[in-house]
Amino acid sequence: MLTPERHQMILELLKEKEVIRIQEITEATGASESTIRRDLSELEEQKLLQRVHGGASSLPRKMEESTFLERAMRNEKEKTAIAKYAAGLVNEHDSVYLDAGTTTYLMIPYLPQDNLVVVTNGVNIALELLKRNIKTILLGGELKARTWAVVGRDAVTTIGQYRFDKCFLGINGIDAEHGLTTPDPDEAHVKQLALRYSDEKYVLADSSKFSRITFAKVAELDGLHVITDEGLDDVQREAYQKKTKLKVVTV
Amino acid sequence: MLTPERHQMILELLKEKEVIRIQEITEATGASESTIRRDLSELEEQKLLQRVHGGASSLPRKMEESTFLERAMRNEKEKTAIAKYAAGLVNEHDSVYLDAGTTTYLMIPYLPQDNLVVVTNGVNIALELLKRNIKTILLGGELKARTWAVVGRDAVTTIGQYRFDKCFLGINGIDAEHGLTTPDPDEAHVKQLALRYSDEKYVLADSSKFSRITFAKVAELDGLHVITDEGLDDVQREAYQKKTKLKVVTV
DNA sequence: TTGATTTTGATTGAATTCGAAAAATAAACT
DNA sequence: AGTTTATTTTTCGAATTCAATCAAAATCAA
Repeated sequence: MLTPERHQMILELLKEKEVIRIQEITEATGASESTIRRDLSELEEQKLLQRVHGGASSLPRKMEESTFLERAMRNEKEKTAIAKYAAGLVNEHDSVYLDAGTTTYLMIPYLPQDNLVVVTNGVNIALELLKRNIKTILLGGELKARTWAVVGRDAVTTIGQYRFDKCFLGINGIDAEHGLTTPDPDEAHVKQLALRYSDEKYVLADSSKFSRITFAKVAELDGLHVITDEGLDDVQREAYQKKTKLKVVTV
Repeated sequence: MLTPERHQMILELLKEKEVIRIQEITEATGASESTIRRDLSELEEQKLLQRVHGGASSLPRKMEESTFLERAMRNEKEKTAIAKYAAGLVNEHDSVYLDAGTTTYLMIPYLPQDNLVVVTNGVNIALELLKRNIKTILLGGELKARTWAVVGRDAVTTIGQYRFDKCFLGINGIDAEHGLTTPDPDEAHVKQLALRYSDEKYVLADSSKFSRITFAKVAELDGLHVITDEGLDDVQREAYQKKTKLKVVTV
């Protein structure tokens, strides 16, 4: 294993764990303790991490991505598993709607690259798609500071111009009785239209979202594919399976 | 196998692997270790890769801002001066259109914060406005990779929903006879509409843009305010002053 | 063809990286 | 405080990798 590979791996580990001890790195890389210590010194020199007694910790990140990636961190393992599965459902020549949100954001690395058109209302999602050279159409409208989502009259008008093979929605609350709910009525409206104009409708919801109800109703559960992780108990699982096509992915 | 073939092959391998060891290259090319070392030295010289102990690694390309800030760097002093002056023209309670582009991007820090609505087709501009908590409306449409600008049918539809007190356009070419021109016809179309729907029309063009003509025509010069720097000679200055309201800012 | 130039592959001593052990330092405990 | 344990730094030899050199092969110019 070459030095830059090790460095990369160490930084990857730090992204997930915030702090890491030397032993974990030696096990992951197969290199000796001495080598890892040297690596850590170099990386600290380059200001890419902070050494601490027993290992290293990641530097306090600056404003930039924090709003986004921080939220993505909650249940990241589960969300990544869900996102990976969802992205696997996308084929070449599909036209796809990707809702603004963290779980849908995580789908991007796993999407097929060619002959794909993606429509989205998430600005960060659009930029990430662009990096992968995927044809991207962004909805118009007012930009929400908290979510970097485009909503409002223009978004509604623009989305009406398209029809989708598949849409993928993140959601704040999913409940057997009250269906899908989200805190912002404007965002709810856009989600509704995405569902209406889409052939196959997928909802990505890690298990923490279940039996939660928020302000604005998006849709009933009928006819939806819901992708979630293993955190649901059997009773819940059965209840939702009656209403939707539930897919449980393993982390 | 000829030298350029080998070089090409090495770069191809690096695209896929991020890092590569010498042995892998010798196996793939059939050339000797010495030859590969010479190749790597040359390629490093040309800044096409980074040598590391045991092999080579691809250069850390900084996707993020590079496209933008790099271009912003050209004539940065002049552009900033122009942007600062232009931003001073914006009052509270205005509704403003900010065209995608580097000079308009530089206006953002100097805009008034309150009771302002900004419409833009530049994704990076929208994000920057958001950081300043300025109410932002983003046009919809297809996203251009090079400029991070939204263009196309949806952009045209969306912009038609608004009327502006002032619009600020960046431009690639400005010429006394051929007017404003820009390389991309789609972007030209959006600029045309911004001008049509705007009361006061401002064009931001540092002096390098003068007497330059590119592919797609945007508009004639009549009725435009042009803001530029001191780099214009007296003859040019007089010529343009006949056609437009020319404002020269000092750096 | 001949001689000059360039490219290539092998060899060698120097430099580097790595792992392990020893010495030094810091934390934890009695 | 004094002892023990854990962690870090330093040191050193072995293994690998590197740069330089040189001769053979291929290419080029007349």
